[in-house]
Amino acid sequence: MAPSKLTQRQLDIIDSAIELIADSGIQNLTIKNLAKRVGVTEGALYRHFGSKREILLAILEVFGHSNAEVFERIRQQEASPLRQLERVFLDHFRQFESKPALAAVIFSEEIFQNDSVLADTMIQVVQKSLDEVEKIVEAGQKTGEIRADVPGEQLALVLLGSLRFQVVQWHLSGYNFSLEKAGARLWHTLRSMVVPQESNASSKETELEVESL
Amino acid sequence: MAPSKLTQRQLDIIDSAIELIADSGIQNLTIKNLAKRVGVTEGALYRHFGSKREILLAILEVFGHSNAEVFERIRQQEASPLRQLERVFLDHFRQFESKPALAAVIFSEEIFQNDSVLADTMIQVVQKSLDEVEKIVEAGQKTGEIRADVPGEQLALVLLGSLRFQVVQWHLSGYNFSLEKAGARLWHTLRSMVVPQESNASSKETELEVESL
Amino acid sequence: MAPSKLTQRQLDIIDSAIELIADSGIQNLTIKNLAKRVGVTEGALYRHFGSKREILLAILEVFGHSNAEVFERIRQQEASPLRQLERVFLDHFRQFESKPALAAVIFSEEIFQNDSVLADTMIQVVQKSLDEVEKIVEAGQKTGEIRADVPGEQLALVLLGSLRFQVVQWHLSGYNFSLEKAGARLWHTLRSMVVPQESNASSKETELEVESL
Amino acid sequence: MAPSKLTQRQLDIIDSAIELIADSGIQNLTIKNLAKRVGVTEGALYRHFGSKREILLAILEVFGHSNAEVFERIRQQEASPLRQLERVFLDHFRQFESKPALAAVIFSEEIFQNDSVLADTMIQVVQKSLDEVEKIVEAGQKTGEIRADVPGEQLALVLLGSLRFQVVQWHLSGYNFSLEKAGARLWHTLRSMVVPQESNASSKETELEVESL
DNA sequence: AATGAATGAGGATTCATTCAT
DNA sequence: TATGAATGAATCCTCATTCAT
Repeated sequence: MAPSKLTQRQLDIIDSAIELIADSGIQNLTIKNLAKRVGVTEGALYRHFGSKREILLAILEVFGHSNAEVFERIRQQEASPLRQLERVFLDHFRQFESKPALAAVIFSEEIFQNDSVLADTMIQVVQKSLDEVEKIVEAGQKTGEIRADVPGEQLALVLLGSLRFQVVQWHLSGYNFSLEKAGARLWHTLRSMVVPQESNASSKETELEVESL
Repeated sequence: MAPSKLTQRQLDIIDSAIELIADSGIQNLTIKNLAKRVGVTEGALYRHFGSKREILLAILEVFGHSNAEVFERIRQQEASPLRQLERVFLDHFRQFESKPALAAVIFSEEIFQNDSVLADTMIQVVQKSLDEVEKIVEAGQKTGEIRADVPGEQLALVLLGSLRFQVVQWHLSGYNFSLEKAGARLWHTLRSMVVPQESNASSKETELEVESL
Repeated sequence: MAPSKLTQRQLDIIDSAIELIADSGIQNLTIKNLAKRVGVTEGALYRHFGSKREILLAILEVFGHSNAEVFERIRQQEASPLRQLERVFLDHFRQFESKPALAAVIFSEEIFQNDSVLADTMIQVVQKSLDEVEKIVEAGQKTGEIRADVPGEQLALVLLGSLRFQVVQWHLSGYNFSLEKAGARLWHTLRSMVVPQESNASSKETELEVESL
Repeated sequence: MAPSKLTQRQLDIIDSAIELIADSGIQNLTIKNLAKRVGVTEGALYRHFGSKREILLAILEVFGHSNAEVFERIRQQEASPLRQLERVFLDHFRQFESKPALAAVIFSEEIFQNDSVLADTMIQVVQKSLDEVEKIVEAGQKTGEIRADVPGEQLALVLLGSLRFQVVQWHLSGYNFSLEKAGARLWHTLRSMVVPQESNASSKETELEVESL
């Protein structure tokens, strides 16, 4: 998952690949289709990637990297854990909305099963996100912003699970609603669920505004 | 999704198909592999299903049916909404644990994208579960067992999203932990999140025991 | 080509087979389709015919028989050769129009190539018609009704070739014109071409009426 | 039917395809057989044609083109309509004799039925020839070289019908006689049938010689 | 870097035929 | 007589990959 240096051509190819996945699923990510989309011959792709597997791996890396970026950006803002969590949510949704293709990778988990390296990479990507969320949650639990009666790891699971399911719904619907809006609503719900019980009653002051990009 | 009458042979084939998916993903669900597993020739399968598509459709029906059964069973028990919700969770997990193959279908969502009928069926299956959960949640909100400060539909999303993600984790891990135990823990977490805030403090008396089948 | 005794069931099958050919070409004459049309199982067909080849052979026999009938009927009417020729034409067209399926056999010549027995049978059927026409023509040449400056065998070729081509046209058009009418016109043309030259000028008296059945 | 530009490889493939048809009928024109004959893998063919259908279409185009060429060549020679007609006949026969494979396409009409585009193309090819012959005939009727007591369209039907039937006979016989010779004889017959009646008596001077290539 | 042609394996599906019941 | 299930070979077509140019 180390962001191996990729040439511009390689990035082009991965972009096209992700688009292809978004358009019609990973089943349509064939070398032929990919070459057509990139605008080169099939053989040409093999100048840039040793195999289709490597392309898939690169996609996964891009996906993981893009995920990691969200967390990185947030860590740099000195905000309260709860606000950080909010950002994680809203940024993820914003990112998916602006690049639906990336969301499609979530659906492609299955394809990565066959190959153990791919599978491991996929697991790591998911685990990385879980860990990041868990860290923020636990920080919030320490500050008292987040309920502490439940293990942070569990909260992370609930949060990410909800996020992913919302994205799945959006994808299955054919992108026919605003993911950002739905995401904001979902966060609103989750916020009141992860916050300590007392704080919900008088949450007016801590209410976080949902910004539109 | 109506449980069309299937012959024994058709059931055999679907069972084998689901096993195959569980073993190595839907990508490995080829007619050849399926025939081999069933123990017949490829051509023989076509006496029982008109096409691979029909087999996939049947799998989806079985999956939906199996999901629906969980809800049906629960509706028949006269239990409080919260207890019903618990059962939904635990039964789903138990079902997946006892038949991991079925869990794999969740990962195969992608395959169903290409065909609009399959995609619709898949969406319906998911939506059906969401609706069922939402109904229970709203009943609970009326009785006061479940927090009413959040739309039932949102709670359903969180609940099912968490459930699905847990199953995904289990699957990605290679089934190397007990889904039922993890599911019980997850339910414990979710329970305290969906319950009205006051009731968490003194929840001892309403604590539901997790039964192992 | 001897009209082997066929059971009723065999006749049913052949009828269905010919219909199938008419509907969608001999390529669609598969055992499966045929069985479906007859209303039995595929296996059942093998009670009545040893193989598909035998069915094809029987079709050819029926076709030849039906052709022969036309000639037989005509031979029994004591008419002048020219009138007989006319009857050959009009009866053939009428027969095809009333059973377009039979016409389709002409297009299936190709299928019979692969098998030498089938090919021979086909050749015989065609040759039989040619011979019959030739005989009539030669009779007409003797009586002076038909031009004698051209070998009868050649006239037969021209006559049958025209007939067949007209049927082909009709078939290719999707049967969208009246074969009988077109046939009558064609005969009118051919008549004036095969008649001795002098007789065309004052042909009023020998003009044959085209009867509609 | 426009002579789309074909690569050399495509022409090779079509040639092989036509040969295959000539050898053993269109039923034997399978991708596997074709690939074998061309000397490549089955898959390789798909780099040159998108589908078997396209190959069939190309064959039809070649056939139509080859037919059209005959007429084109003739139109450029400033000859009398009757002579032109003669050339149409003799050239067609010569062409078929020198490339029997092409003649086999006539037998394959049936295969083209299933696909409406193919069927239409086939019809057009046939119609084109009919039209061309008709045009020549009508020109001859104007000059008085050809009998005018019969519609040109009917004469065209008789002429082409005879031609085709002769080719069929030749094909069915296993090419065991000289098509050119038989064709010349047939033309001789047809000539005296399409010529005005008086001119047959003293036709010595207009007698056209049959050239052997 | 890129092309264009090819390969070999495998994809779903259809075929005529067989056979136990 | 007929069924229903099965077979084995063949159908067209697609795949990832290779390689000479």
